[in-house]
Amino acid sequence: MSNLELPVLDQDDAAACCSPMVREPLGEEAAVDLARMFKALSDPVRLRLLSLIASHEGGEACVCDLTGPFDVSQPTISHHLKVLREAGLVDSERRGTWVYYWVLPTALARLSSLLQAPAAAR
Amino acid sequence: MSNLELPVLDQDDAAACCSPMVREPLGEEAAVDLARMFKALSDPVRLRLLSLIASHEGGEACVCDLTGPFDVSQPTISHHLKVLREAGLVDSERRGTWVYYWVLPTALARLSSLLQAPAAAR
DNA sequence: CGACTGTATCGACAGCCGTCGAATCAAGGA
DNA sequence: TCCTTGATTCGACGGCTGTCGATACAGTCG
Repeated sequence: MSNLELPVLDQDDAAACCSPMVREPLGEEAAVDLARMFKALSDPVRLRLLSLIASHEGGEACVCDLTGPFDVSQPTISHHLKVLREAGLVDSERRGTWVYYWVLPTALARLSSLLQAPAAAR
Repeated sequence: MSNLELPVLDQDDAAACCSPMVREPLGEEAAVDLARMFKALSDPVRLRLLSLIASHEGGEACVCDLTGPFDVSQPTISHHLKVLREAGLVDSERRGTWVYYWVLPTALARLSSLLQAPAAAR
């Protein structure tokens, strides 16, 4: 079958959390909350950072692995990582000299299920 | 033919278009393009507008249906609709006196599949 | 035509955001 | 202890963004 045994989060579980926004109008506070997360994704550098972290071996990456691929300064990278962390999309931990970042899959799944387009609707 | 060709789209097709960003690092231009769409979603008013349009009966809504639920002025709503349209998330058409907006499901599906998270195995 | 309603554009303004270099903090090694 | 490397914080600056009121445009109806 076409399904790789790659561990992809069960889409139904994710949908159980937040049904697609195309189904019913978003509440006011929910919109504020979600907009905060989308804003964290609204910068090319942050999108690539998130992608780099998630696809890094072990699912986590040291900051030192993240500064290389970009044309911006290291403080700027640090700033973007902070934005992603405060949006609840990643978390980090210091281990000795280095600081490691990893993606919080639940947050991504929440946004993903929210954006699910109307299937064979109506 | 039934011009009511509802853009029904298969979730698998959408996934075939853009594999999750947690699988492999995002390219630079792809990140710029995607960030533009996420930026359009990074405002609470626009999120609610999108949700209102998509969940409206018939899958489309007149601007006159959209100004009521918000505390902002009509020009501001018009501005947000323009942002959504230029991001490729909605399209619009004038019919007589009124202008109707509808969601482009392919765009939402693209973002949704991009954000599909890996299982929270760790 | 002229008045009226619905929608978009314009110009302005305040606040936010991405970026930088400099300074600071944290940990490890001589 | 001092020096070095990794990472964050600070302060500043230019540009972008959300909002408004005023104005302009598009149709419809008398």
